[in-house]
Amino acid sequence: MNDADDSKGKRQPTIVEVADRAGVAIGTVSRYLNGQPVRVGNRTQIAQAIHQLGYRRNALAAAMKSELTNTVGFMVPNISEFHAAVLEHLSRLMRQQGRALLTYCHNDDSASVLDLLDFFDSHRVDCLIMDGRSDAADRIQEFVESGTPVIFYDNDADGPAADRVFVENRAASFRAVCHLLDIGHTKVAVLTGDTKVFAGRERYEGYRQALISRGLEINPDYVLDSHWSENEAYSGMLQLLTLPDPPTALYCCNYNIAVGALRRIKERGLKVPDDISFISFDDVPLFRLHESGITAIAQPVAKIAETINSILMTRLSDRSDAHAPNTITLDCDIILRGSTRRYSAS
Amino acid sequence: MNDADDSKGKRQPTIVEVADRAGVAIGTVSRYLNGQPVRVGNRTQIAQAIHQLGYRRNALAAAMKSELTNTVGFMVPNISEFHAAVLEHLSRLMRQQGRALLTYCHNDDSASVLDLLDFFDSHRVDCLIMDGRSDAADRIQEFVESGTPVIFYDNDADGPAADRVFVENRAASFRAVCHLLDIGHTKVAVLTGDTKVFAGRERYEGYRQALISRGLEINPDYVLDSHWSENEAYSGMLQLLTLPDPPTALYCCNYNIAVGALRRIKERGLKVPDDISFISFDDVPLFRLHESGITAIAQPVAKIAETINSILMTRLSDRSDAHAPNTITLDCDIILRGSTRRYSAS
DNA sequence: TTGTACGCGTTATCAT
DNA sequence: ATGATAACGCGTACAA
Repeated sequence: MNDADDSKGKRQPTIVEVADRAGVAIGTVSRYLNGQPVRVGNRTQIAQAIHQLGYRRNALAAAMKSELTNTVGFMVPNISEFHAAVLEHLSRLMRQQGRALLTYCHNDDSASVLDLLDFFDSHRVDCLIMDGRSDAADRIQEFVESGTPVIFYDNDADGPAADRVFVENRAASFRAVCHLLDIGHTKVAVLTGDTKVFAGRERYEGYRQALISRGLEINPDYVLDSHWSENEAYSGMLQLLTLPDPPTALYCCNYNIAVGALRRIKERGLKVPDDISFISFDDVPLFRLHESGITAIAQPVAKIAETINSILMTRLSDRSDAHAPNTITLDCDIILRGSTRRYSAS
Repeated sequence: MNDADDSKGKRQPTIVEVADRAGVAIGTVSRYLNGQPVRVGNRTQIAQAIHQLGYRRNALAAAMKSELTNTVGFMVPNISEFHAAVLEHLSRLMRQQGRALLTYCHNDDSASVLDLLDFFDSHRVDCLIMDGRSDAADRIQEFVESGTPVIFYDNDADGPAADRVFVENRAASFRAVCHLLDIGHTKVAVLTGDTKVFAGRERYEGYRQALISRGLEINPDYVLDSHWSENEAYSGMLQLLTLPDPPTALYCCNYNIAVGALRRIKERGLKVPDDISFISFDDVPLFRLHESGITAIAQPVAKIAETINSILMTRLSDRSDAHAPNTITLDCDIILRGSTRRYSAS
C-alpha cells in the first residue's frame, strides 16, 4: 500500500514517462526510437531516460498504428523431424528481423485449421506460412485477398494464390527408385503417403515413372497407401511380405512410414539389405547408424526456410506489387548408405 | 482508385462498423463479443452484421486495454525430439485457450537469450516458458517482479523466482545405471551432458550414486563431459574405447550423446550389446528398431506440457496471489530393450 | 528539429 | 440492457 504500483504487476513505463524524464516531447522520443534524426543533446537524454526507466516499446501499440504487426503465423501438421528443422531455421530468421512467430500444429484436423486461421486473423499476422491444404482453401484465399501473403510449403493444394516452396518430390523419388532398378531389382514396392495430396501423389509418381522408364509394369500389389502413418505402414509391410511373390526392394515415402516398415521387417526377422533393399524419403541422424545405414532422400531444410523468408521479405517490402505467386522447387540429396544391395535373380 | 480500399490490403472491419450496421452502440457489440448479456433482438442483429462484414476482433487492440495480452513466450535451446514434443503438446493447449505462443530457439547463445527476453517484453507476454539458465538471471527476475510468471523446464538455474517443471533426472539415471550394475557390469562409463548446468549435473549424480551405492569407486577415466554434443561424444567414445581397460557398459546422458557414441561404436566395428552395453537418456522411435533395440529413459513429454500449462493457468487466474514458486518433478520411464547384456567377468 | 493533437480498435465506466 | 465517452501507448501529420 505504500508503493506506487497499485496492482500486483507494476505497469511498464511508457513513452510519455520517457519524454518527461528526458525533458522532450513524445514525438521526439518516438523519432529517436525509430532511428530518425534527433538533436544530439536530446539523444543522450532520451537514451539515459530509457535506460533508467527500463523502458521497452510496446509492440502491440506500435502495431496498431503502422500497417504491419511484425507478426507471422506458422502452422504445421505436426512437429516431426522435418517440420522441427524448418521451424528452427525459420525462428532464427524471424527473430533476426524482429518478427514474432506464432507457431501451432493442427494435426491434420480441419476444424483446428479453421480455428487457427481465425486466430491468426485476429492477431493480424503480416504473413501466413503453412503446409498447403485444400480443406480451407476459401478461407486462405481471403487472407491473400485482404493483402496478407500466404506461403505454402511441403505440400501443395489448389486454389489460393499463395507462394509455394517445395522440394522436387517427384524427381527425387524417381532417382531413388532408379537406383534400386539400376542395381538389379525389378520387384520394387512402395509404401506411399496419402496419395490424395500433392506430396504423396508426386512421390508416388516418381516411383511410377521410374518403373515405366525402364519398361516395367506397375504391380498393384506392390503399391500400398499408408497415409503417412507408421501403423499403416506396419500393416502394409505385412501384406507385402506375405505376398506369394514378395518384393526385393522397398521405397518408403517418409520417415514415419520407414519406421513402421522397419518395425515389421525386424519383427519378421528379416535383414536390410540382405532380404530387402530399403530407401526412405526424409533423412534423420539415426539412419546413418541403423545397421549398415539407411539410404535416404534428404530435404534441404535450411534452404527451405531461407526461401520462405526471402519470399516473405519481398512480399512485405513492396506490398503494392501483387505479382503472381511464385512456385519454387528445391533440390534434394540422395544419401547413399548401406540399405540397398545388388539383386541378381536366381 | 474507384474502390473503397485505398491501400492494397483492404482494411478489416472494426467494431464500429459492426455497431453501425447492427444499429447499436459499440459498447453493446463489445459486450456481445465478451459473452455478456445482450437483448436477444440485438443479439441476432449483431451476429448478422459480424457475419456479413467478416468481422474479426483485433486481438492487439483488445490486449492494449485488458491487463492480459493472451500471449506466451516460449524459448528453447533447439528443436530436438524432446523440445519438439513438448512444443507440440504445448501449442495445442495454448490454442485451446486462445493464447498465442511465440516460439523461438536461442541455440544456447546468451546474446540471443537477452534479445529474446527484450522481444517478449516488448510483446508484453503474459507468461514466459523456457529452459532454466543462469546467463540472464537478473533479466528473468525482472519479468517475475513485474508480474510476468516465468516457468522453467528441462533445466534449472539459480536465481529467478520461477516455477519449475523437471523430470527426476537423478533418480532415473540412478535406476538406469543400477540396471547395468545389476546385470554384472562394474566398468560402467558415462558420457555426461554439460555438468555445469543442473540437468547435466543431476544425471551424472544419478550415475555416481548408483556406483557408490554398490560400493564401487568412481573411475575418472570413465567419466567424460561431452556437453550435450554429438561430436564431443564421438571423440569421447574413442577415448573410452582405447583405454587400457575399457568399459563394458555405457550410459549416455541424452539423445545427441547417444548418437555420437553409437557412431563411434559402429565405426570401430563393435556391437551393442555384445561388446558394450548401452543406455541412453531420451527415447526416440528409432531406438526401438536399432539392432536389438536401445534401452532408454523416456521423459513424460505430454505430462510436462500439461504441468506447465496448469501452472500457467493458476498463475494467470489469481494474479494477486504471489505465492512461492513451485518445483514439480515428474517421473520417467525406463524402457528396457536389447542394448544391455549380462556381463560375466572371465 | 521539435511540440501538439489526433487516431488506431478495443474495453470499461458511467449515466440513462 | 444500452449508449456515449474516456482511456490504453504509440506514430505522425501539422504547425511552430
